[in-house]
Amino acid sequence: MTWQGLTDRELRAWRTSFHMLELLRARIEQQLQTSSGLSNADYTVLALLSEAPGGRIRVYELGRLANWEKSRMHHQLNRMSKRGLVTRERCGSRGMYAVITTEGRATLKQAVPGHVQEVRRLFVEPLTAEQLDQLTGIAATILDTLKADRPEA
Amino acid sequence: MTWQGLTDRELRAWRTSFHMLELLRARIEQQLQTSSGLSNADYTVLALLSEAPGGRIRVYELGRLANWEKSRMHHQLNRMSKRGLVTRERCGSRGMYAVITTEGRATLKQAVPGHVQEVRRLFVEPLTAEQLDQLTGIAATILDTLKADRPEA
DNA sequence: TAGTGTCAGTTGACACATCAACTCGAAGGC
DNA sequence: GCCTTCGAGTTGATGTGTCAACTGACACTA
Repeated sequence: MTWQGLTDRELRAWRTSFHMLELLRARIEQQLQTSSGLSNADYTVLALLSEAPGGRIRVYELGRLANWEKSRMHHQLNRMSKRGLVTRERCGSRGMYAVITTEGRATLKQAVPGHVQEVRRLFVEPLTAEQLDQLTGIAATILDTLKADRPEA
Repeated sequence: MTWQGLTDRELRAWRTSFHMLELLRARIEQQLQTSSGLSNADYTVLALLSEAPGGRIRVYELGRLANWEKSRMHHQLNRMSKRGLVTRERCGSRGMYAVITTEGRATLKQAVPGHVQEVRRLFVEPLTAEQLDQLTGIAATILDTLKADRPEA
């Protein structure tokens, strides 16, 4: 394998970061799943809806907020509505609302403390305050690059 | 939504970092997919096999190297062997080798430059050398925490 | 030698993500 | 009025990831 174009240091930075993300994501997801039966995707949708007035958001707006493709959101809402976590409501002639149900709110409420605790334990506490700020800066920089590179993202 | 247990700064660090890594991952994957028809998973397997003597690695060892569950590796190798990128060979009575094919090598060789270029463009170049080192340290710290928390990972 | 445990590998079910193609109503121009 | 375009939403196909249950060979031992 030749790695022209990346120094060892750069390659290591990439592989370590990528691997860390994979593991961290899996671990957070696992905790959510076993403690509440929610996936990361479920949690994201419920959190966004619960913060919105009336617990309802237009589906395309929800997709924009979560940065998801519309069909991803559609499939996700399908699965969640089968489980009673959300419902859909017509909005005018062509629009749809996604609405969090009572059961959705209850499930989220039950899931939040453990989730926050896990994020704190695995992500926040191992790092110094300085590292956390550095990381925020780094993430923001790369996000800017990504959005500049393909503005619609 | 109440976020007991996380300060605004910590929450922002978490959300920004998570979002950045998700987007970056998707973008790298997209580039690989459109330029070579490979997924990140395909690429990982091909890269590992191509670096091994004889282009072959025991399946369980491959899983260990990539940090994957055995069934994930199994399904992945199934899909890849259907496409002619790898084959399997018996190893003794109970073992299996995964072996990269000529076609797998060719596909990988063709994919590497664009992939490396994309990693450089989206991940390495936006950051200063100092930031890159900081990030490597941060990722390593979190990885250590994860592995200490559940040693088999 | 039967019983037990272990480990690599396999399988099937299900959830998640992405892509392309499609519907349908609205908006704008002619 | 008619046509085109567009955007929100829907659908199906395919690939990806996880879990639990199973197989089959080996090792250990009572």
